[in-house]
Formats: sequence, C-alpha cells, structure tokens
Amino acid sequence: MKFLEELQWRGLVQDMIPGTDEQFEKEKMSAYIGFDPTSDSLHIGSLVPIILLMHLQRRGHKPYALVGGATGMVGDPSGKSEERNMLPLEQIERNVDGIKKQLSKFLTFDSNSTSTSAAVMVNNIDWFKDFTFLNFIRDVGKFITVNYMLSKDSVQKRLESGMSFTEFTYQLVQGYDFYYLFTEMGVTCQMGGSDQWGNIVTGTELIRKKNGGDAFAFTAPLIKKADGGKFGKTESGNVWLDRTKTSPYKFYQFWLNTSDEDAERYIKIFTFIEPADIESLLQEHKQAEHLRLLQKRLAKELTTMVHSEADYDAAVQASQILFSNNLEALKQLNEEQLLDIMDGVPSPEMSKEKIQEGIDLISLLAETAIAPSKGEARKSVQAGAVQFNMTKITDLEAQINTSYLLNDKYILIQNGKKNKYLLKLV
RNA sequence: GGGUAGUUGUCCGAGUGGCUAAAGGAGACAGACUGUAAAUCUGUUAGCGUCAGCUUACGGUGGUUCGAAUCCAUCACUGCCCA
Repeated sequence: MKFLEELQWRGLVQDMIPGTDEQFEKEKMSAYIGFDPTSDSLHIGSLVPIILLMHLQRRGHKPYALVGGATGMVGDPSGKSEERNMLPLEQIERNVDGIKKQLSKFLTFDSNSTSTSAAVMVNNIDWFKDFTFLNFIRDVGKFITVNYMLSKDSVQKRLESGMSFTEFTYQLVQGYDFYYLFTEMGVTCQMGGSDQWGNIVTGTELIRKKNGGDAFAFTAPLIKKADGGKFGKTESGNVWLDRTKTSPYKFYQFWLNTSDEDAERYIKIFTFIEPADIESLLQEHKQAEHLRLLQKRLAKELTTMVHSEADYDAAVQASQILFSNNLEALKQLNEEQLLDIMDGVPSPEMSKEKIQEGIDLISLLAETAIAPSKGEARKSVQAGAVQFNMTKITDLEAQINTSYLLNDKYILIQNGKKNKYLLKLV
C-alpha cells in the first residue's frame, strides 16, 4: 500500500493538498508537525500527531517535530470559542522541555546515525526571537491579504464574539514556520489536526508567493467518540502519557474501556498492526463481541508503546484480580504479590491505630480522600457505590475494624465500579 | 468618542424585589441491566455538616430596602450601530 493510501485506510487523513500522495511516492520527504506547549506533558490527544510522525519514519521519510515555543506565546484561535489565557514564558519553556523528552520515546532522533530518516526536533522560538515586528510585517505580512486571513473558519467563528489582533495574527506566525522550515531545512510537507487546515494552507500560500515553491500538506481528522463526546477524557481528567500523571494501569484501563464502535476505528488509527491483520481481527471481534478482543489488543499495543511490556503485563494482572470479583484469589495473595499487582492503583494511607480503635465508614472514606467529603461519602454509600474487599457496604453507620484487613494492613476499597483504591495502614 | 444590548452554576439557558442554592437542557458521576461496551431506566450534580442547618454564589465595587440575581450608581469586559 502506498504511504498515504495506508494512512487514508487507517482513517488518519482528512484533507490533503492535491499531489501530496504522489509526492510521497516520488521521493523521501521531510515533513513536520507542530506541538503546542500548553502543558509539560503530552496527553493522548497528541498521540495522533505522534503516530503520524512514526508512520513517516517507518517509511523512511524524515519527521520533524516542532515545539511551539513562539506560537505558544500567541495562542491558536482554531477551535476555541474565546481568547485563551497566555502562559507565562518560563512555563512555556518548561513545557517545551517536557514535550521534547516525551517525543524522544517514540521517534529515533539519533543525530550521529547516517540514517536519512532520523527525526529532528525544532523550536520556532529560535527563528522568532530575533524577528522584529517591523521586519515581520514587511517580510511576511506583505504577502498575505487580510481578506484571505478573514476568510478562515477559525477567524469567522470568532468574528461575533471578538478576537484580539494577537490571535488573528496566529495564522501568519504558524504560516511562517512552514516557510522557514521549507527554505532552511527542506521540509516540504506539513501535517496536523484538521483544525489546523486553515493555518497550514496559509503556510503553503506564503511559500508559493514568497518563494514559488511547491509545498504539500495533509491533516488528520479530530478523534471523537462515537457518541460525540470528547476523546481522551475520563472522570479524573485528561489521560496523560506521563506515568506520574496517569499510571500505566489507568492508561491500560482507559483503552480497555473503549466502546465497540470506537474500538473498530481506534485499532486502525492508534496501532501499527498490518491492515490485513486488522481485518481479520475485526472479523474475529464481530463473532464474539463480549470477549472484547479489539479493546484488549488496543490496550496492549498502546500500553506497550507508551509505557513498556512489563507495565502492560502488570496492568493486565492487576485488572484480572480487581475485576474478577474473586475475593478468595485476593485473600491468597501475599504482601509482595498484592503490592506488585496494585502498582498504579491509587493507594491512600492511614494510621493503623484508627482502625484498631474502630472507625466509621464515612469518616474513613473522607479522611483517605477516597471521597472528597463526608457528604460525598454518604451519597456514594447510599447509592451503593462503595465496596470493601469486593463486598458492597450500604450501611451508613458501618464500623470498620481490623477484620477487613488483607495481609494485616491493606483494604481494597472501591468507590464506583471502576475506581479502585488500596488503603494502606501505617 | 456617541448610542445600544449584554455579562447567571462545568457549559448552554430561564429568571426581573421575598415561595430562588436559582427552571430547563447538555455534560459529568453513581446505581440497575450487560461484556469493565453501547442504548435504556433511576438517583446525584456550590461547599461543609450530627440532614437540623450553616457558609459562599448570579462580571467587580458601593448603595436603596426588613429583604436583591432581580432596583440605583460606578468600574471592567464583550457584541452591534453611528463617528
């Protein structure tokens, strides 16, 4: 399969500049994608751009990852209904560093290697920091008309509610990135999310006018859930690629919980499994949907890619114990096994004396922060959401004592079916 | 600069002196059913609490009033029209 043909099949292509697909077959190309430094860690929303770069590298093309040290200072209006807050400069720098570190996990950056497909990291602050305002409006602003800029969706949507000049300028700033990379580094293609289409086209326009060169681009669709909800959010917020923000166990659980409908799309988008193999997987899945083959495979591929195989194994093991409702199996684990399995499961601590003296259920939940307050704790218990060692407790007055302890110092507590905690007594 | 409309809880949106912690919807969380899915049904959804109640809330600040999201003044922000 041709490069773009495959990406298309995977559902990774939304728009494309005509001829881009052929160009990728003609020669090894350099292509880039931008990352916004709005946080010091990437979350799974950034996985699509990362995967695009990985596909690129696998096919022998040269991926450029651009972190937006400069563009982050301006703020992209695309897809935003209102002006966004500007981050302090130090924060942006910190975020740029964090993102760089994470990207190197997915791409080979080896600059010593002679490989032509080694990835390159660039930061647009490097070519913007000494670019004066006057020079910018002479060298860049002159080539793009306001009429053209106004016609962009991202601008149109904000015309009613208001938009600052800063945000309006964003497309020029990003457009210049492409121009710079095109002329200085021979990067001829830009990729991005479909919300970036307008900005990307401004770049190709700038290149065409200033330089007369042919630039290429394509975008990937925004990932949405089949029910229209946002992708990548859970009750506890974003799913991050950083294990200290989202443990491998939770990361694994996120993918495992994918709905059938979404799983069929995600397996193509997020994994590198060969198209033929995916087809047969889909067949298999349809025959026995309750087995959730797709979800399991998705969770495996992603957890292994983002974390490691060992993390994946641990997550599977933990999930099996936690969701089997097999109290006996749980009781039989020794301390080491228990801790091993529960690695990544939130583990609040509490002093042992309190349990020895006996404590009421509500206070325990509130004090361990398993429930945010006593009021919330009461609600959860009344709703039947609380389980201790896989046994539901609905009595508001229940007293908790040492008889609940596993291995003499742990209690497995659940608040809701999927929120597990391992309470540790110290 | 002038005129005018607006700013309500996570979001949308009703409310125009007490019955309003604020209708309705969306979203979110929880329960039931299932397959740790979807759909559906039910409950919860400002904070705290011994569920009696207390505290904070309708852009900011002051004021009128026994009492204000609701009236007045002023400031800030935004839209629209005129210059």
